[in-house]
Amino acid sequence: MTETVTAAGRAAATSTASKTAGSKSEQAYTAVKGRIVDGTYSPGYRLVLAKIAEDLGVSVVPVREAIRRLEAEGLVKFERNVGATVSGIDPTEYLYTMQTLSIVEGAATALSAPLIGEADIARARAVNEDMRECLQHFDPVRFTRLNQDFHSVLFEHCPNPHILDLVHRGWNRLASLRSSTFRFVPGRAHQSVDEHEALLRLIETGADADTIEKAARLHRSATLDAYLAAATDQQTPQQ
Amino acid sequence: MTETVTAAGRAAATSTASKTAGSKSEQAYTAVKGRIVDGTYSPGYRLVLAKIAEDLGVSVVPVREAIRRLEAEGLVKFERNVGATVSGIDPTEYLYTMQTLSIVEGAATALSAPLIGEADIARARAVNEDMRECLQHFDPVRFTRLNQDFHSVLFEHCPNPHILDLVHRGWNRLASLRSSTFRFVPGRAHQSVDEHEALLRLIETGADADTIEKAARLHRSATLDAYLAAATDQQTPQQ
DNA sequence: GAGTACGAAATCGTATACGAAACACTATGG
DNA sequence: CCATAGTGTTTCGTATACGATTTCGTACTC
Repeated sequence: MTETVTAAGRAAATSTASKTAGSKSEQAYTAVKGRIVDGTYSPGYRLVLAKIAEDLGVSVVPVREAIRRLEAEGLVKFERNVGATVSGIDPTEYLYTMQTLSIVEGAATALSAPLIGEADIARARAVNEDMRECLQHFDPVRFTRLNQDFHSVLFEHCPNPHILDLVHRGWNRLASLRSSTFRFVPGRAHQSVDEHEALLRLIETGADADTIEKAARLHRSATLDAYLAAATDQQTPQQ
Repeated sequence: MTETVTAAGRAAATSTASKTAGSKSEQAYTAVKGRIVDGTYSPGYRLVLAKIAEDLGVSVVPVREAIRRLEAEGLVKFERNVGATVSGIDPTEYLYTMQTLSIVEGAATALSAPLIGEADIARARAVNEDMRECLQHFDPVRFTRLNQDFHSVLFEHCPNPHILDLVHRGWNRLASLRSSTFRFVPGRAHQSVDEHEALLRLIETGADADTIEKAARLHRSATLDAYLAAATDQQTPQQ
């Protein structure tokens, strides 16, 4: 049972958690964000203020606020007098997101490394073994979730909250895209699990920050490359 | 006259420019952001919604929206039922900001490098020479502005808009902090100009991305170190 | 039949208003 | 003289209302 990570990992979805909890504005923010991330509102979805307001039992003002925040995070696109939509999914966008994430996540992992203890390593390794098992039963959904848990362990100790925040935003954005664009590439998945193990070894042995950063970044780049290759094979459907 | 860069560089303050121009919400956003960046509202400044609304001749609703967006960008801190303040200035915060900026700017510069032409190099070099001159007349204000212009040339061609956006946000955040915490360290300034030249050489000679990224990152780290050293000498005044 | 013009419906944008929470100040008791 | 409770003021939070803008459908013309 390595599921323990799950809750903790995803709970800290955005470290910029304002002390606004409880307000309707905050409630709207959380709700809409959640629906975007979990795919209920998929890219291109039209976010009609009045409709969301009614859904949540609040008025439009707090909903507008929430959407403005989500816009600043890149999850939503806003157009004057037209409305808000969940932001786009084209391959280019995916590439940009992955590239950005590879950079900030690599840095976060490198900064975290010295603070990662044996317990964390054990936890991460257990998650990774679960992932390996997922490959047997072909369970991409669980695999993806575990993958996030694994990486959470790696960067959750990052002492720089700004970087951590960027990583979380990247993951959220990725999650919002994934629902419609992600393709599970079995070959890549196997490789990914191996790379995880290699990363853990590097951290265990106290490799220097540069090495860890580069490894973490390459790990993600490889995923991107696999995606691009797969996307070329089977043409990306336009929404 | 190398001032040409100035306007263009700073104009693209945030590439996430929503197509909302003209709305009062947008107006409020721009106005408040501008005042934070230029130091009119310095860190800790209490942003009273009604007051700002009156100032700008609008009602509070669009102002709230604007402030929410600024919060998501990290320029403002919001607390439920208490209000918004321009976000903090403590040395730790400065460190985090610089560190984050060093990472994203380093990446942006490396990604831009292959797209930087001779004309750009010439422009940047001219700016850098102006900076050198500023050291003669001791003009830190102009020096700082030129410094931004110089770096703008380096990363403005970055093909990844997300990374570019993060860089701009970092600079904005830094600008908002600088007004109250920045200390001009002459020794460091000289070194900085030399590092700029070295960076240009690297780009000119087509050095590989890793080398450029590392150099750009170190350039900023050195500035941070100089700041920290200076801050230790002369105790940082608390606001 | 295609294109344009007009009008109605939907949706956005912002002002105003009022209730709720936090803060500052004063008065009272120890 | 200090601590604390109570009151008043400030400021925030959200609902409601209405004007502005866009969009879509229909009818009319070429």
